[in-house]
Amino acid sequence: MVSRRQGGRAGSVSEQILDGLNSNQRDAVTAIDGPLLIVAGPGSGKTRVITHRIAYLVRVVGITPYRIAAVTFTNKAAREMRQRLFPLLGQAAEQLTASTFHAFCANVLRREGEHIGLDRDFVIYDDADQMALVKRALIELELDPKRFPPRAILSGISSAKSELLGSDGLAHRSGSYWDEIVVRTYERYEDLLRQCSAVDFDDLILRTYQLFEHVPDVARKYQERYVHFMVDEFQDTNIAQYAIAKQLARHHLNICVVGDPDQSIYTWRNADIRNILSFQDDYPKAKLIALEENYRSTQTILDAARSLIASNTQRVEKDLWTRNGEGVPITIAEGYDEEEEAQFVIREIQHLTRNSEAVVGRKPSGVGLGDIAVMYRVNAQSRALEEACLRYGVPYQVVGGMKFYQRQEVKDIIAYLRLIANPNDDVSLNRVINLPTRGIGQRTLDHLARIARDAGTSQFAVIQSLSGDAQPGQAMSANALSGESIAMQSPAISPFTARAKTSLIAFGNIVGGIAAERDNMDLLDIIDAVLERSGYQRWLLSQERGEERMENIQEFRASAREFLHVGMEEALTAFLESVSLVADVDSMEERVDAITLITLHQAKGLEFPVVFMVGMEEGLLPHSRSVDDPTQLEEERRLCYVGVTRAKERLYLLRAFRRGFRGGSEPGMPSRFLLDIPQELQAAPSQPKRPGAGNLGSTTRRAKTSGGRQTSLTASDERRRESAARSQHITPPSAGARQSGNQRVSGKRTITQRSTNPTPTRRFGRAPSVPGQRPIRGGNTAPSSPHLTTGDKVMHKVFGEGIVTECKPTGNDFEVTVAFRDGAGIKRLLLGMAPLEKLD
DNA sequence: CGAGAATAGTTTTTT
DNA sequence: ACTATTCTCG
Repeated sequence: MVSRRQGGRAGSVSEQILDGLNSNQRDAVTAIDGPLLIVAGPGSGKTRVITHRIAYLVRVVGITPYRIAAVTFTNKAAREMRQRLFPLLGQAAEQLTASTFHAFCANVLRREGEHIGLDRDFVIYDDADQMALVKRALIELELDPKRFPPRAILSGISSAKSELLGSDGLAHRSGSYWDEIVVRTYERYEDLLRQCSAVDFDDLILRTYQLFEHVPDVARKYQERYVHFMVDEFQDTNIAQYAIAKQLARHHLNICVVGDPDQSIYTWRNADIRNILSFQDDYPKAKLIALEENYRSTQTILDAARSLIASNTQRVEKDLWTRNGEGVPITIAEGYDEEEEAQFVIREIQHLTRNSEAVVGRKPSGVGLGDIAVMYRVNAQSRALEEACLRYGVPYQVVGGMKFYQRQEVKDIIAYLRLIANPNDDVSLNRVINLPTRGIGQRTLDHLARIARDAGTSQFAVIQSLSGDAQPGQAMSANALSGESIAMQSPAISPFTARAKTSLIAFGNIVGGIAAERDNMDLLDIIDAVLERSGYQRWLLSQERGEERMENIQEFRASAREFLHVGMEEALTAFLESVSLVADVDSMEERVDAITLITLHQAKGLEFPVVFMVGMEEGLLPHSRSVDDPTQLEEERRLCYVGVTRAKERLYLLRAFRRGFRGGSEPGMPSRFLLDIPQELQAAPSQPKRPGAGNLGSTTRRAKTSGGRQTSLTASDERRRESAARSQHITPPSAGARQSGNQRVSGKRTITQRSTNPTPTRRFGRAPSVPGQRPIRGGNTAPSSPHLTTGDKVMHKVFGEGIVTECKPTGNDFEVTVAFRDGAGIKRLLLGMAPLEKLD
């Protein structure tokens, strides 16, 4: 499009900002007055629109970035937004409020929380801390945690909070016995939180809402400040978050929300798609703009995505299209098990990156490792992939998984730090009070808890009071103890044994001592003092893999450096807060030299030229916990849709015939979602006649042609056996790189190594002399089954005569490997299902 | 009280 | 398989 000068400086700036945007995108950028709802399909340039919109507001409309807030769902998105604004706004971009809802609220509460009785030094409790508190609440209420699983109670509390319901609110709304229990626990849980000067994740939102509601002056301050308020990933907001957005937009009414209902994958975390509908009710004059042109994917991928999502009934119609070319077909394949599935991935990657023809591709690809992602439903699936990567020398990075800050040793140190910052934090206290062991056992702890509860103080305050003379406050920050109640309780404190008492006092002195000197120490000093004086370091080093775990702590310590420039007063608090609010995905680096292993959830918002989706099986995707509920099933489908739409050029949908599960291994059926991928978009099996081809999309294909989708879902055992048999011939990749370049690409603390000991796979270790060769599965002689054993001659209804070469128990069945005569080849069969007869 | 063994429950996704 | 809690013994 030829740009036409409108004359004047503003015009040219405006043109510059609007340049290269399509007409809907332009509308979205320039519709700056009043509420606006942007429905943005995947790859529709959403982020571009948001950043350009902000640039437009600043440079054309003349609004200072200080008066604009953009709330996102992840820290990464926030950072990215700011980064992309730099070229457009320069240094001014820093004035912009761009953060997650949680970080934004934490900020507000840190500043204004005292208006609603929040302690200045409040800590933010994560999931594990919350659980600890719920458990304690249950104990105090004498409720059986077996009958009332803390997890379930907590989720009840959490969902109440995300709908702005306090315990009283919840009490009004519900009636069942279960609800009654939740309400009672909720009440006690809140007491405990208050006692600990802590807030949980949901509180960040809820209490900010309450603050704005109850303290109009504060609300007004923010309402007036933010002339424009934008919410990204609107489909992921919960009721409470949306309520805050509304509060903040009350004055200027310039609220712009961007989302895609089809990518709503967080309803389990109380995200509520109804917000999108409510928006139009709440702001009847809201403009609606849909971004439907996709700039990311090939036509083929987009067609697949569209067919997939079309099966959902609960959706807002939206039609994606692209000018991109047709591209290459989608590959659907099956491996025998997750190991083979992973091998398939590796082999394909080797083909692609070798810049030669891919198995199904037509043109040289020029794909780099950084262009490739393997996506899965659950983190556990990464293991097989990691092992394959290690074995065949493919560098990889795992996003998420066991998070750095969740590692035990790191959490321990964090707990010490928290306790120093906030002595009311009973949860942290309980975590470290006997770590390393100081002779403080369960009895003592019970006692301590009881006394603290009766006295209405923190446990730390009780400990402090034990050393009679070292009493009020000089050691601790002011809120540590409310002196009198302890004084009154003093007589009752005695039942501690002399030994326990000594230990408690010793512990109190360690923590109290550091807290007292806090002002003279920087963050690193504090951490060192903890490691040293608590004896933690010495203890850890004496433990199993202590060195390694100590390294994690050193890494954690190093991450504290960022906060050294902050004043000593706030450094600790600021550091702890960032630890609570920053997730690992946020700092995922884009690497060009490694493939990315990532869950489907975490992949939202990303894109890769090549995407492998593994585990396309019933029970995994859709997940078994979702199959009974149509609503949840639709969410699973959206999750699948998110995965598919991450791919720019190549998409692989893989599954395994059987998959390891909690030790055992079970056969699975192809995901129903595969049936939604039209056949004409799929790659034809490359060499249909020979079994080595490795493309097993044929199972579904055949299923599809031979009858309706339901029939194919219940694909007969026969068919599954066939495909299993065929897939075993997937030729293993050559272990090209082998050892070299085979390191985990951890580097950053945030890129998680799954297991703390990066031992190579067992198989690899056992046969180091032939690293390239994959040892034959179960080479040892298997135990004999009820009626078949190695060497037996058998007859199969379809495959004919053969000889049993292996027979091993799997779960409650036996897996028999049979070498058939007459070209049927070697097949693995399940004894219980296969029509096998023993001959002779 | 503490350490190791036995046992139960668990994991879908995470700001 | 893996962890977290409970049990048992020294």
